[in-house]
Amino acid sequence: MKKEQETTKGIKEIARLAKVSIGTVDRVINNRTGVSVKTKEKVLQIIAELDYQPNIMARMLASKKVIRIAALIPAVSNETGYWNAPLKGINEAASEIRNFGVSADFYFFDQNNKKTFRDQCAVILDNGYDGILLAPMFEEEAMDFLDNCAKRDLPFVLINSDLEHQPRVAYIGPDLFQSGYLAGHLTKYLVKEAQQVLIVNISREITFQHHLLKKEEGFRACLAAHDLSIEVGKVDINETSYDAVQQRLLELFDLNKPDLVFVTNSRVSSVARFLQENAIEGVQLIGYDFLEENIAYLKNGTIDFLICQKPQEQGYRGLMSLYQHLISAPTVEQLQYMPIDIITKENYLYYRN
Amino acid sequence: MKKEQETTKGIKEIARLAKVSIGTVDRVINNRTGVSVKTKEKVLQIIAELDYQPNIMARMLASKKVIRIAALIPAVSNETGYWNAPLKGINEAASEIRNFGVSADFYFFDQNNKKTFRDQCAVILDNGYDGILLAPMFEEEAMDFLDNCAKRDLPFVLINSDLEHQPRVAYIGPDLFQSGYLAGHLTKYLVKEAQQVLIVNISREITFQHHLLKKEEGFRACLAAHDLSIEVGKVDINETSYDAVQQRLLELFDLNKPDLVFVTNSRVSSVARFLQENAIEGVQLIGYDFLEENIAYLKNGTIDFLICQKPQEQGYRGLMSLYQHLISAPTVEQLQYMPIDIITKENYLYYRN
DNA sequence: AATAAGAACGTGTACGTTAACGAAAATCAG
DNA sequence: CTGATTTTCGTTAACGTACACGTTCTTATT
Repeated sequence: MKKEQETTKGIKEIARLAKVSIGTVDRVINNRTGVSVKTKEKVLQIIAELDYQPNIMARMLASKKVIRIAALIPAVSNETGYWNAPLKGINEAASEIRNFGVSADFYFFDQNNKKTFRDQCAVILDNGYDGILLAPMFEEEAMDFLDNCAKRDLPFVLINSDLEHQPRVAYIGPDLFQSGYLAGHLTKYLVKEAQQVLIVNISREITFQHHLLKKEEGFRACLAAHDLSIEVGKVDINETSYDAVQQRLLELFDLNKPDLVFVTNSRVSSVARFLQENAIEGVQLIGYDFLEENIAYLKNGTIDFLICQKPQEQGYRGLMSLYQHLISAPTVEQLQYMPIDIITKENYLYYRN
Repeated sequence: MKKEQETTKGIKEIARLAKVSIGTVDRVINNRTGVSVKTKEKVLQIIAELDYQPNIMARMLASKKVIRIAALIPAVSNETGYWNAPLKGINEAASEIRNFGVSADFYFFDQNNKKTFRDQCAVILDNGYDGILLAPMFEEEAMDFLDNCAKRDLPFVLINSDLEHQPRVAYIGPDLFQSGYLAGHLTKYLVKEAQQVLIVNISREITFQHHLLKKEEGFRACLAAHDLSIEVGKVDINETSYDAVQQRLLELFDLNKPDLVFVTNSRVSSVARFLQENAIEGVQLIGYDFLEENIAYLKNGTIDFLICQKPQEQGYRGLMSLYQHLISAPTVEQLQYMPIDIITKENYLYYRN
């Protein structure tokens, strides 16, 4: 439609109009020192008038430095393969933008060991990155780290779980409350009135509770909102080994067998194994994440529903958002909630993380 | 890990090693004329040895020409808003790569009018684009068009439905057979033995049959594979207006009321309306696409399942794949099947196209 | 053998930006 | 008011590639 700007707008066009040199224009654009307030204002005005957008390609070419991004996520443990998916997503994004002067380094920490997290944080801060992609599993430690980042003007993107009051560039991941709410929704679908429901949190570090609690909240909120007379119990299991889970559940089930169990994370396979090995029937099971071990139980009917939130896409979008921000693209959506997918026996074959 | 190549590999490093000028290297890289076989081979060898990757940013900068892409998709009609989603996806991708010297123009055709399709094709061919993004709804016409593209070395990407024997850069969209197969899967879940199932194809142009038939095939294949004694009927409705649909269905239902209806495209809302207005109960309904009109019926229980395949992502990835190809990025996945999502009353709130 | 024609190759400038280097102007100390 | 700083600004060489133009070299024609 429009045919204006034949005079190839750019830094030198700005210079011409402002009657200064391109050097000066460059200084105000990258707000470096050494330009008087008066001329700075003048240049800024011209820039605004022209709606000037810097040519990113020329920029990358000239400043031969590459953008360095550090990704800090949990290591793929033998306990759960969950983090394979985000890892893959980040890698995919990284290879797509490698040509554009971006390099991404991975740092892994042990989900059961805060110290590894802290150590990696220190290393990252020492290594002079331009941006951070982070899964803030340990809330307190993450806050510390992010404070440090903020002090150094280091932009960061959060994935998988959010820290709402941090000045993050973006959060990409589940809306935990809604996710639990949906589980509640499904529960209403599966249980009748006056039946019993058990919420199970399995996690070593109490800090996880932040993550799990939000889901629990949503779950309870949904059930409460429709005031069915459903009894809701709850158990926290601080040991992730199967034996520990089994023992704890045996005690509980002896006292009182629930009609439905809601496991607030991907450890649902432990509960499934428990149900299967002890030949407990008539207990419905809802849990999280598209993992091999979970799918097996979904297939044989022990698990009824898995809730999944595109872990791979979280990684992909996480890195991409950070990149977009770093090249000062106009805007990055600050809150990118992933869809809440329901996986069942019927459609798991067609799901893609 | 590696610390080699401090000598900034690039066109001039190649020139140095091959003892020629950068001009010559440039000629062989862009295989222009004017270089002897002997030196060409020598240069190519050096290029291979260095594993030289051209600097895309420098390339775009130097050749100030922008990559021009034409997208040809159906217009958003008042009959169905489906194509809003791919359109949005394409736009999203376009704005992400606008900074990198890419411009995308849209061309729309009327789904009920082959001529509009042909006309737009002609216009596109005349306008000298560098790549085409196409929804090949009209099989025959699309083939013609794509033959012409191939003749001009115009790369193209197909979305939404595939033409398998065309030399497309990529296809991004549903695996239609699998999609129908899943519908069959769900059907088995919903109907009992000896019940009746009706397949409904609603579409004006017979050429669509290509698209719809594949789904039907998959559907039948699934039912056949598990030899339940389910009776499968079928009806083709060539008129998309509600009145036409109603009339045809009335006739059919008078003779024989099916227990489940499978509509092979997004027109499922017409059938839902029919069922509702005529107060027909006990008929399950499966159809396609996350559209407002469909969701309404999903919500009130008239439609049981909607199958959806990320139309927006199809657009996004379609444009991105084409772009990646045009800047001669290493590889583009040639077949990108979208996941087959199942939307129900329980999770539609959380679905994202 | 002289010349034209064309193939093969080199040179130089441009793309829009960054950043280092100085020159000019303004400010300050005495 | 002079000299020394400091602030402000202009100039210029890159970055890696594309492309127009010029030059040299080869071959064919007369």
